[in-house]
Amino acid sequence: MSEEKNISKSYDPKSVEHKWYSYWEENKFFHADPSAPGEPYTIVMPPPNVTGTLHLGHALDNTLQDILTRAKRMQGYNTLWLPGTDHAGIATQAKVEELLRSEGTNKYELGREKFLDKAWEWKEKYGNTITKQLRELGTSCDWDRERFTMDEGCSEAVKEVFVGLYNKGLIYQGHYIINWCPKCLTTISDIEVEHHESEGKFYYFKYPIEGENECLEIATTRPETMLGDSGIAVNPKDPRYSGFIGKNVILPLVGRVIPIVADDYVDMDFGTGAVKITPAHDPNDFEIGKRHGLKEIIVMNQDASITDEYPDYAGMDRYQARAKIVENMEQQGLLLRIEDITNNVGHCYRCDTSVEPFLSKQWFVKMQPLAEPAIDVVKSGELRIVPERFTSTYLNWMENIRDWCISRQLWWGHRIPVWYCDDCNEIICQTTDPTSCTACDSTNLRQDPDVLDTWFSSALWPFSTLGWPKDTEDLKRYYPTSVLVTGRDIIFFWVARMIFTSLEFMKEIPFKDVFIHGLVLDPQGRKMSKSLGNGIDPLEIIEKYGADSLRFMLITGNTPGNDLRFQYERLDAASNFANKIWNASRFVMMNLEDFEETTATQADLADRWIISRANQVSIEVRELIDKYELGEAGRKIYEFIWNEYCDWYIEIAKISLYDKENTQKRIQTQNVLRDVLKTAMELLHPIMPFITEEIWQHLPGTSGTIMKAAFPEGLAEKTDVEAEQKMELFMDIVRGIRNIRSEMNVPPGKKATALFYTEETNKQAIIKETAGYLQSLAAVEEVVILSDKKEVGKSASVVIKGIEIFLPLEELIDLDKETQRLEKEIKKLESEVDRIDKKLSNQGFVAKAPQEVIEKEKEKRESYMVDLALVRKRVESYR
RNA sequence: GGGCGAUUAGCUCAGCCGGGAGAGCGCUUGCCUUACAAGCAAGAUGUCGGCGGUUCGAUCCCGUCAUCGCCCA
Repeated sequence: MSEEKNISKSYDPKSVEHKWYSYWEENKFFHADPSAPGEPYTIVMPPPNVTGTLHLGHALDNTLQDILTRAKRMQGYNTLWLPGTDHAGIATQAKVEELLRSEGTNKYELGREKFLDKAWEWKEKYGNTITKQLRELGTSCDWDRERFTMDEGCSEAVKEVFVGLYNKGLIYQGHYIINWCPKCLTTISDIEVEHHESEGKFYYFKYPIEGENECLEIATTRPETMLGDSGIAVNPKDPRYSGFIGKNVILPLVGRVIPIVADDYVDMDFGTGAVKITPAHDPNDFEIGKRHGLKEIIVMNQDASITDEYPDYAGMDRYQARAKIVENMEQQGLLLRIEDITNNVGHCYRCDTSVEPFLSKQWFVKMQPLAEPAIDVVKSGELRIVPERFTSTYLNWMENIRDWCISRQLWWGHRIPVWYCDDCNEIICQTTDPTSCTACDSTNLRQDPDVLDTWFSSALWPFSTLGWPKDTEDLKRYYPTSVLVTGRDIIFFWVARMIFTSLEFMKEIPFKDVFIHGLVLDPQGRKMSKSLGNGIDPLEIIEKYGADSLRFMLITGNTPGNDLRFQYERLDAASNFANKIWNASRFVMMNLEDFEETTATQADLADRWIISRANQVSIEVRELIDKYELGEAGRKIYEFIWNEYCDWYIEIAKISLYDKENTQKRIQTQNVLRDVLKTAMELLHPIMPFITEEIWQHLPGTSGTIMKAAFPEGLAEKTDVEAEQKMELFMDIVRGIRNIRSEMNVPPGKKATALFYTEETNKQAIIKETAGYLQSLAAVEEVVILSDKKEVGKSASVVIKGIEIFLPLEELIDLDKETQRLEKEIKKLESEVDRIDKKLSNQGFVAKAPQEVIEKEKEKRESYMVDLALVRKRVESYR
């Protein structure tokens, strides 16, 4: 920048961002060294799906992590941000299957081995898309430590954990109703089911009672499951049915004889009060069936078509079968009526197909014993969730947790480390592949065909990525991690599971804080989704606006934990900010050509003020970052740079910069300009890493990278109260004069003499001290401090904190207009005084409010009264 | 049915310990002032969702209702 005379007047992010990222990465500035000093600060990145592409949710999540990481690194912590990707079982397998389809084949033709080869090929080819995209965002993670949930180390960890839990009896295999996705052809866990309301029908059927001429009325939303009915349940307290309990009904269409049982679960007020029970296709029915020993009859295949057991419906899918069954019931006169109903139907979170409850043998994790410690660490505050309100979400879920179904009927994933002996039926669970049966030495062993839920491996992420089960340097140095940053949508999926697995295997919490953020919504406030087609591609945004602007927009747009509406206006604001910084820096650089380092203490009022402000802002930014109030930190820095450094300090600096006579003062100003800009860039660097590096590199007296510069300290004792107070008064005066000029339509080119009258000598001194600034910033020709007000001729006036200011602009003054203006001011002051008078005359206020509040009000009143009297006198003089 | 969040300027949102309501964009007026017109300066704009309560004092704390959104059952 300094070497070029004609630097672009506007900031072009494209020309700087790539350059600096390569520089950082090639120089290993992101790399963490466990042997280096410094208190550790660790973040493990929530691993994005290896098959995915970057979306705005990732952009937000990783921006937040990068801000924390960069800030802590600059603060001297031994900082590790560990990146990686997730193998995303269902999603990846679906993509590979799609590829096979396009090649005219399928996984069954290929076989398991070859399919997996293909999947790995796919992973190698597309798996780094998202990590490349993350680099565009500026993420300072340690790429040398990048991990993958299915790499060797993570796979070791998975086996170790599975076997560990199995041996402790915390993993078991059982026949239960699970959620089956007929499209993905696998089970999914309870939380992978999304419920949405949909329009459905309530069908009322008659089921004939065996040996009698009577029928029971049954209502159901799913007629197709009646093929698997093995009982009817009524509430024991229901008088309508008390006589039927113990009798049987003959299941229509099937002819099966099934019992009528009594069960408290049945809601008497819902439907007819008599419920058909299909234990193999409904979780509640399953429980009732167990209690009454009812048969579990599976009527559907894996793709949710009807099995061959029912020839009239065999091969039909669920919905065809439903229609046909209703039709047949109607033909037999057994359909009573159909009602419209809205019900909650579970859908697969991956493919949105309605989930089919299915009776199946699966692997489960017993949650109760694992949940307890995970509840305790959060309740005790050892592990903190930010914002706090998510604590109750977490606890509520943990306290009502159900066992976790972890087996998946997929090929892509961690194979369950369990073998069955075909000869003696022994079950072998171990971390290494057995060659023979541990019980009978047979070699007829079959490994369980299923793989584990992807989240099972994600649950180990904070320690598996650091080397566990090996006792590595990294694990010792960087575990437990400092904070986990993630979206509120995966608290259950991921956060909760990491907590209990870490407590079980590491005997320690995985992270001290969990920092939860909201979702990024589209400009209309809707969730972005593929089906709506309202997604916004962060890469396009970066291309157009730069990563810095995107980052700034993402973090200043909201408050922690709340959703963020994506808005182009805010993006424009962010990129205007970048441009503002660019131009301020351009100005500074243009005036630092003859820069000389100095520590000479000739700081004048403006110098002292801006240094004090920079110091104060540094204190606040540090505190805000520690409280995870990153947006507030961003806004603070924005205001400081724009409204203080640019609007006031640079404008004042011009006076001494352009005064070639006073070299000492010029050098002093140059030093402050440089120092404060440097501080501002350092404060802003975690949020906007690229532009700050670009500018910082060009400032005289810097070397290396801003990434490793010390984060501005900020010391309370460096606050210069006097300078800040004086500058406040000066700025008020300038605003007052500018206001008069604007309202009187004084042409900008026309300078005026400003006459000041006050009896307070300290204020006179401030006016004298700031006279030079006033001339420049308020377009004042000459500053005159009056000893006697009589000298004032026809002029416009304003009163600022007891100081009367006159602008004798004879030819421009319209007395009527001036009177009006002053009367408006009088009204304003009167209403302020009134408000305070009301307060002060309130006995309760005077008796109970803190003394300092009362004092403050009194002082304010005093000040307003002085101004009011002066303005009034002024108006009178016109009459 | 239970829980959480939101409701503040025309729009999108801030407002940390209860003590005179803010920003960005938009709007009005004047300026191409040698860093920036993506800018500068000056301005206008609010029943802080409704109703109660606590308090000397409530946008802020409590209760309640309404609307919208999310999560869980």
